[in-house]
Amino acid sequence: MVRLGMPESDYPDIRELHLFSEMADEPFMTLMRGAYVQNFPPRIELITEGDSSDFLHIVLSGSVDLFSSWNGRETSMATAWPVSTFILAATIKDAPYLMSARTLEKSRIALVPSQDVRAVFDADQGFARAIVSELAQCYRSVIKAQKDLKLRSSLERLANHLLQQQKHSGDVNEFDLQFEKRRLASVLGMTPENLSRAFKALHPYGVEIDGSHVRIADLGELKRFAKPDPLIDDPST
Amino acid sequence: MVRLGMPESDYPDIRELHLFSEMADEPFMTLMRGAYVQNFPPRIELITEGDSSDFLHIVLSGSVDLFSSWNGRETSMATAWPVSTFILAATIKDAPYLMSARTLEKSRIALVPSQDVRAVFDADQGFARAIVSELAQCYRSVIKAQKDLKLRSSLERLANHLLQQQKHSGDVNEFDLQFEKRRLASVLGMTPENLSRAFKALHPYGVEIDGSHVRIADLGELKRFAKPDPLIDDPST
DNA sequence: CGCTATGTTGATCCATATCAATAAGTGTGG
DNA sequence: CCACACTTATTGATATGGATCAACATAGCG
Repeated sequence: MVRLGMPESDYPDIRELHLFSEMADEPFMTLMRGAYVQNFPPRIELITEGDSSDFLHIVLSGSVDLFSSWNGRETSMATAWPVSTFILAATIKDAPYLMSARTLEKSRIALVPSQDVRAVFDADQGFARAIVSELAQCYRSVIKAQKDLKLRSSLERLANHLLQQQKHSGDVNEFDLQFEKRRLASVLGMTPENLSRAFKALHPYGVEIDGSHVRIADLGELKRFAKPDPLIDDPST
Repeated sequence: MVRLGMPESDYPDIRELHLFSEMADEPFMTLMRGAYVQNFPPRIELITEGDSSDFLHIVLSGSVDLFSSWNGRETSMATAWPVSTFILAATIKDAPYLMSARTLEKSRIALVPSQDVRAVFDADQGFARAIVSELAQCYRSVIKAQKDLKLRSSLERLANHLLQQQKHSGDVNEFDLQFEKRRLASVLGMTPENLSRAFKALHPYGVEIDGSHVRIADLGELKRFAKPDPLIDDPST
């Protein structure tokens, strides 16, 4: 785990991020000069819920699990992929993290001091607009997740998740799960045992599983069962 | 239901809203001049999920149920009280509403054209900061709700809800439920029947119910069961 | 005052969790 | 490269939280 000021070679990647692409050069450089980049091995806890939010985190490569605990139980809330930020809301409100974060694999993470983010927000209109847009996007994602949880059974959630993955994989009829099944179960709000059975229960709708490989034999049939809804399942809207 | 430009007598109330208190006078007046105020009877559907977001809504009096539907099922997602906004994220992203809204009682609602909100966001830094703060707050609320749903049983959710209400009522040991039980059940993600039984199941922990009146005989005992957590139950953090 | 929606209670069913045993990977050190 | 340990995945048996269905009580409300 190496800690150092951000190498300038990372600037272009970050600059392309929706969050930073519309801002002026000077405030961008202010942010970058205060930032760090770190390389983390898998399964390292980056932040712990309840801690104060000193840095905005940006996933440059790898992936990060956002999870929460209560009373000895734990659940996966979301996954952060490159190139995106996490714990933006805590940074902005200068409030404690509501979720913990751990690397899922070897990951490269940029850390931007929260106070710099707040200061540059006031100084650069393009950045302000991007922050608000990103935050609104995050909000809408959680609302969709909550609808998914409250309105659907676990089998329906799995079916719709598979449809999302299928679309994400370029509308082919075979693809690999991007999560460990154990985590997928947690994300979908069920136990690993129940996930195993849910996969079998989707067999009549043309879903075949081999390890982490998924084949959807009859997309129409699966859709008929899953009843996907853009207001729950579309990542973009 | 009367529709008219906003009477100037409403300006001070709205001006005090966190969202509008830090902005300059001129952009505030721009927003107000384009705004409408309407009085609605109870149980009127104000917006329907999927519709495009033409107005930012502000509850001036009464209360509004935010709910969602899928495949014939329906669930209450949140309640908007005076004085607060709703569907801010949709307004900002210029995206379709993810939730529907209906008045719970006779309510007075201000409607500010979404395009004015977006325009003034760019023009006034105080407003921009307030928007981002409000949005971050909304995001954190949903995250807390999702943790509540995924980490707790319905009985634990009810117990913690009662503790919140008790605190909200000024730390007295008796208070009235602010929701219809039917809605409370939906908010907590359970059926009305199950809620009835859950109240009884909390009796051993010192909870007594008479209609919508709640008495908490032993706060310590209830807390011992509910294990409230500021990162889930504190509305402020 | 009666109609209609809400709330309660009981009986039953079903989805999902839990517990337990086994199998299959996956990574590590000899 | 293999043996071992450890984690993950599967499967079966069982328990339980919560939903559903039905009957009845109750409370608002026109």
